[in-house]
Amino acid sequence: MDINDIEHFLRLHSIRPSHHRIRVYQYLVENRNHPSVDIIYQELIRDIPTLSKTTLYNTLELFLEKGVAILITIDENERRYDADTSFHGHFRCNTCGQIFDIRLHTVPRELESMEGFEINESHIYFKGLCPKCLERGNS
Amino acid sequence: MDINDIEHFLRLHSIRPSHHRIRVYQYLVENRNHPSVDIIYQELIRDIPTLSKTTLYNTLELFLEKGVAILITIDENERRYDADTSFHGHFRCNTCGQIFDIRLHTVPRELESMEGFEINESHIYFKGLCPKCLERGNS
DNA sequence: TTATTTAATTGTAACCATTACATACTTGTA
DNA sequence: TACAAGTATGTAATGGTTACAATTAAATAA
Ligand SMILES: [Mn+2]
Ligand SMILES: [Mn+2]
Ligand SMILES: [Zn+2]
Ligand SMILES: [Zn+2]
Repeated sequence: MDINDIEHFLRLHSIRPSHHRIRVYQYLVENRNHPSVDIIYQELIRDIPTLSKTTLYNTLELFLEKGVAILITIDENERRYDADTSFHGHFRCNTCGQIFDIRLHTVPRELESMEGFEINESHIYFKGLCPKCLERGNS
Repeated sequence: MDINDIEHFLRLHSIRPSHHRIRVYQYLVENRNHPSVDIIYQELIRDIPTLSKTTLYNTLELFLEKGVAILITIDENERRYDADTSFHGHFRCNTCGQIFDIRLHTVPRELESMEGFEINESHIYFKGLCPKCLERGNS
């Protein structure tokens, strides 16, 4: 995704495209690894030595509000972010910690027991072992 | 659930039934409100003035290991616990913070895209507004 | 029962992700 | 350029969780 496209995209979602915001969003779209704040920080600080973590928290919170990213709470200890806002599930490997996207074919329509609720977010999380860690464990 | 039943139940899951463990498990089965550590603490401290939070953390961690409770991470800030270990979803109201059980009729079998993964846990979370808060907001 | 061993509990301090806030800097606009 | 509004920064505070050494309780053996 080109810088100008990102700038345009952010403007479309009424986010003023400051340099830092552009870089954070760019990181999120180019790295679909569901990074934590610290991971984003460690990556970006190499290019932007003045970057502050508070800026990251502010920026990511803004992204959530404006709906250009979602928050993933599959990890008990830290928040993770995803620029893919389409409905999909996640799998976390308990050994390597990696988080995988899970394409869901059947959207859960459990509305039978949810009459009267207004649903704004849906999350599906799986936890276990990923293929690589499984293989490594069996050897 | 009777104290003796709880004691027996814990023993069955190779958990030594100390006084505190019994009380914590009893609280979980009698209060299906998915409490945080602090909520359990505030309730139990009234009867057990010497109770320590570290004991709660130790006990709850043990319950998770032994499989008599599950951890719910629907809340970004604190962990919540549930003695109902059967597969079911949860809904959190963004206004009042209450967490509701959602009975799921269709167990997600998304295994098509999950060939080679070993799944140990599945969680389904919804967030939005509960009926009461919706009604209050509309008036 | 008592003595002995083992496990559970406690209190304190440390840890670490997140938040609050005041200051400094940038950007857009006139 | 000057001004106002919006952004970013650094530091300190907050709050849930964890580490750990000391104390107490429970289980077992004598
Ligand atoms: Mn994803
Ligand atoms: Mn539940
Ligand atoms: Zn793995
Ligand atoms: Zn509510």
